[in-house]
Amino acid sequence: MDIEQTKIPQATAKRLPLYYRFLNNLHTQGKLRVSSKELSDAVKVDSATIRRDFSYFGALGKKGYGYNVEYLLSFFRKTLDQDETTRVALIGVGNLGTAFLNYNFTKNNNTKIEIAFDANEERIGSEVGGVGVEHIDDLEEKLGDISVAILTVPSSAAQGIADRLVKAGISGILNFTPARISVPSNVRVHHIDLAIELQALVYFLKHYPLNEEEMEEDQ
Amino acid sequence: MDIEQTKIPQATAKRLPLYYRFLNNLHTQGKLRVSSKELSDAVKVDSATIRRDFSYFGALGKKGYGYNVEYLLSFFRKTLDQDETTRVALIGVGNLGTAFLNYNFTKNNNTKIEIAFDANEERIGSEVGGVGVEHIDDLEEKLGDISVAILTVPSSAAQGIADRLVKAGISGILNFTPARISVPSNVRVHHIDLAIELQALVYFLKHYPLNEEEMEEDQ
DNA sequence: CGTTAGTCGTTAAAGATTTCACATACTTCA
DNA sequence: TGAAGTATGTGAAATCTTTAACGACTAACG
Repeated sequence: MDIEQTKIPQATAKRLPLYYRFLNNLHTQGKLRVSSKELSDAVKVDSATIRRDFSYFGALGKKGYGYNVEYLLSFFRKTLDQDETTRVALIGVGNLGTAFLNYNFTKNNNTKIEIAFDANEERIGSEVGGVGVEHIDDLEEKLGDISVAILTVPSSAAQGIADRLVKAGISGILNFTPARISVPSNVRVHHIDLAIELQALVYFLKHYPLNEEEMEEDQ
Repeated sequence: MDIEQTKIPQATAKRLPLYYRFLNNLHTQGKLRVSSKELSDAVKVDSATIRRDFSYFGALGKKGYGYNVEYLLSFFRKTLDQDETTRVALIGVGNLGTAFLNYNFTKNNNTKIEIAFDANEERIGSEVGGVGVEHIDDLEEKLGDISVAILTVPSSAAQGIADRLVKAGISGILNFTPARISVPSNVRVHHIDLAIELQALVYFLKHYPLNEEEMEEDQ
């Protein structure tokens, strides 16, 4: 498995899950074929960009026809490893953590939150969104071989927890705290900073007025 | 006010709130000066990129010295319009919406959620995180001149609500639903798609292994 | 079967962003 | 005051990403 070694550009890689989801939608709706133009309208990505993205994986479509939804979907399912579920841990069962636990990722997705940790005694032992909550003290013991963690703790605790996650063998962290955590270079961290996203939107509104001609999409 | 018309690159603009927050931290800690290298360690952005970013606003630092924290902070405060608070509405008081309402944006930030809307009768009239919850039916009536909305409704409702927000005169939407909403070209939408972020992280972990030499940061 | 309309895959160009590397100028300290 | 050390601001190069444009091929239909 894997002569797919002509490294896909990062920008493309980030769009793959988006494509996958919409292909799923189309498939559910019973659509058999789709053009880059149609897909473009749905996901708000330029159609040339979509064709270019797909082309990194070879010739997936047919000229004059478009793409076969079923085929494309099954191709991306393999590419995105949708067949095997990735097990995820969530640290910090506050408001945001709870939101994640109640969000049914597994539905369109290869990821499943299997365990949650919190420091608040009152939450330990309970279930939130069907996921058991363990005490943070038991992190190392109960993490097992889970390799991805969602970090939704107070930012003051972020670096400390991250260090423990790294020691426990985590490979990737989705960090929702405002803290920019430091990790060894073999661990990948993606930051999603909600306050910053909001501020950035406000900044763009003030300083990058959209006129009638422009049509902008986000990050 | 605004001869700052040499358009700042978007990539730079997105980092400004991040810089601002860390400068605030430094200032609180009583630091008087900071170098691009130090800032780089803190925010995980290459120091040359930081210097380049700052340079778009003119010469803010001093050679051989670095940047004066106080000065830089007050400069960015003006640039990011931190003096005037931007009023924000939140639509959809579910788990994620509640998380936002309990998140104290105003603290380091020029934004304040002033009103929330929901369709669930049980929530109407209550306060969440100090913000009153109104019925979604009263959206147009009670939105007033608020120009930014956070959308945390079920994705099936996203487009419909977005249409109403646009009609009510909104300028920007921070969309947390998986739906890619369509809006007129004079309305700005930023999408934050939590499931996709998680999937993308998983994809990067499998296909872009970090070795000892590389050090990656996300956007 | 031939013609028209449609759509891909790709080359090439343009645009955006990051990074290198260094001249320049400030700071510090003896 | 002068020498050594530091860190900026930026020109130039490198890298990454998007977009335009079009040749080649397919589908569909009369």
